[in-house]
Amino acid sequence: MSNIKDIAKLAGVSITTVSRVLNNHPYVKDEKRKKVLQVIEELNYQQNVNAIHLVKGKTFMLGVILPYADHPFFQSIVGGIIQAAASNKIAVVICPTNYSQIEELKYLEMLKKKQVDGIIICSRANKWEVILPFAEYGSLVACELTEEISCAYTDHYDAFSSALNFLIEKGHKSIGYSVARIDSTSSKTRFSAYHDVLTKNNLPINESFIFSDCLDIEDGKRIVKELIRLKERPTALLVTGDGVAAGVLLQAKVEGIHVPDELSIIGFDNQPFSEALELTTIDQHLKEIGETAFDLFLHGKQQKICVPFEMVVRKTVSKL
Amino acid sequence: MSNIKDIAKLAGVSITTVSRVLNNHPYVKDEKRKKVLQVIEELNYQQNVNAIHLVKGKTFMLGVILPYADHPFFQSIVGGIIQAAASNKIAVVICPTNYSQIEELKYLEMLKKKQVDGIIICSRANKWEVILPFAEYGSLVACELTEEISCAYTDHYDAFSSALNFLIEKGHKSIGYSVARIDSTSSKTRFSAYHDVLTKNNLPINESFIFSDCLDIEDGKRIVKELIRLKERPTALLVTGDGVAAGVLLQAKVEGIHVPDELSIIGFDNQPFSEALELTTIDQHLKEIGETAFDLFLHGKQQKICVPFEMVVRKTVSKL
DNA sequence: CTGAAAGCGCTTACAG
DNA sequence: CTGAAAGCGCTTACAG
Repeated sequence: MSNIKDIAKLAGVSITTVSRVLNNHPYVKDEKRKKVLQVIEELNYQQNVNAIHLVKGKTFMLGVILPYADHPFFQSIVGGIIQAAASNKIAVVICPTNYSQIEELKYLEMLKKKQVDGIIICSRANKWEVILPFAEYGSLVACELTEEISCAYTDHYDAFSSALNFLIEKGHKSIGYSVARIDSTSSKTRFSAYHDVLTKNNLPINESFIFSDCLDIEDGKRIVKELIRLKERPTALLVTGDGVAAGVLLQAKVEGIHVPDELSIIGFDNQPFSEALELTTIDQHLKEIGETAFDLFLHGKQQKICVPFEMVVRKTVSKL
Repeated sequence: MSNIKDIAKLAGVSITTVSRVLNNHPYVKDEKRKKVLQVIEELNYQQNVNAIHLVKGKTFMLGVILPYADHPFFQSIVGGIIQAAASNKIAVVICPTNYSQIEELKYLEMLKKKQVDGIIICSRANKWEVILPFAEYGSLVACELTEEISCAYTDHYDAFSSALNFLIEKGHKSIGYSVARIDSTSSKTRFSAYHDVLTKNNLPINESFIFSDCLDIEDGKRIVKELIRLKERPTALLVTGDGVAAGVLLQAKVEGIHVPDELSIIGFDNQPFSEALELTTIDQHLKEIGETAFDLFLHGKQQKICVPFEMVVRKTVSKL
């Protein structure tokens, strides 16, 4: 590959001038500009971005930290980020941690190494106190509500309460739910909502109705298998995500449990296939969360933006 | 941020020595190594990767070209690529083209700009003749069968023929199908298979049974809406992907068409939710295609690897 | 085992 | 409008 020096020599100008035409600076005599452009064309020249990145201290790249690159929940957020990034000429590199703190830390180091200008954290393995120091080296944005940095988030308390109230209004008194990691911030928030809403309605809280580590269709099946062993069963389930809900639906059919007559289900995320499953679900507008997070990164605004959720009522909840 | 010079000064050695300990070279006196390591620790130093990339002419980054970042088909392939890349310390940047030739070209230029070491092309907008010249600047891998470069692919002719034969064995004589872009290579291949298998079985080819531009659930609904207008209808449909199939299922229910009794359906991709839909589908092992493509990139092997598909029989095909 | 020096390919004051 | 020179932060022969 030819470099800026080759161009300069062949065009009979200095590399400064070449750089100027490359960057569309004014004050280059038209004649020289044309000559330079012509040589660039002839040599099929392209700038080496690594040199530019080094000199500018910026890369126009953005890292996205998430646990699983192949989970629909994160794919939806990432979809929003990537689309927004593409229209702003920012390259996105996907950083799957599998919730390993070590891996996550390595990705955060990309900031110090000047590999990326910023990082959007979709979900994290480390505590904020270990993540925050990295904000010094670039822009950090979260997809959960947090004191410390900019974020685009769902109000999980509100969303979960709404779903709960929806079920209670339908006459359900015995409600279970599932979460992913039991000790995650959002799981704790959900438990608060669960506790508060049930207490307010004088409904008993049954811890055996809470299922953890539920991420995908197989976990959904497991929920139903565990459910049928219970002496007392919930009449409704608030499920982590639509993938899990699909598993619940599937296994319920296997076990001869009729949905929604014997078991009502509300999912989360409103994935495209949920419509085909006729699943009642809470749409958190994940794509919009991604787009908003990107915007926060791009403009370096210090803001906390709550993205509204939406209840999508279909056919998996019955009136008792 | 401190740089290698600072470290050298504080440790009382040359930058060469610092570079040596940074890169785990032998031949550094233990005492100096320790001192350097200590200063690095103190200053919380990290190498600037842009300088390294510049000097080495490599970035350990990989671009992935695809039309839509939010389509399950591509997400599955990308999932495989990212996972394989992560365990090999390669960063992946996602490049959504929306099938714009211009955009695709810009992404290919990343190779010339030394931004990435290679590119995996999941699906392309440009002709091979415009893409191939870029192979000079880095490693190019395709996810479709192609003469010119390494590839990990599905034998679409075989897969499509198998599905067709499966339906014919069940007694279907009137079979339709859908594709995404009508003039894509794989669509042409599918038409060949369709033509050949039907002809071999003395079955008529009905062009009005071919639906194009089918990508998602909405397109699936459209298929059914178009279907019911036909004087003569197919008894079975081979659908582009499971998302489209979900739409067909949904709209069939709306129109009161019973699946599979009145309409048999075979999807493609075996997405996680397909199980919940009880959809008969062809699993192309997309994740494996992604992993294989990555392997081809990493090892720079010049190979064409056919990834086997698999028919997953569930409940959307009836025996006539 | 160690370091001075050249080089990777750019950008950007600065001086004219 | 133009160019020489310094600098971005590294690696790597080369010489010792």
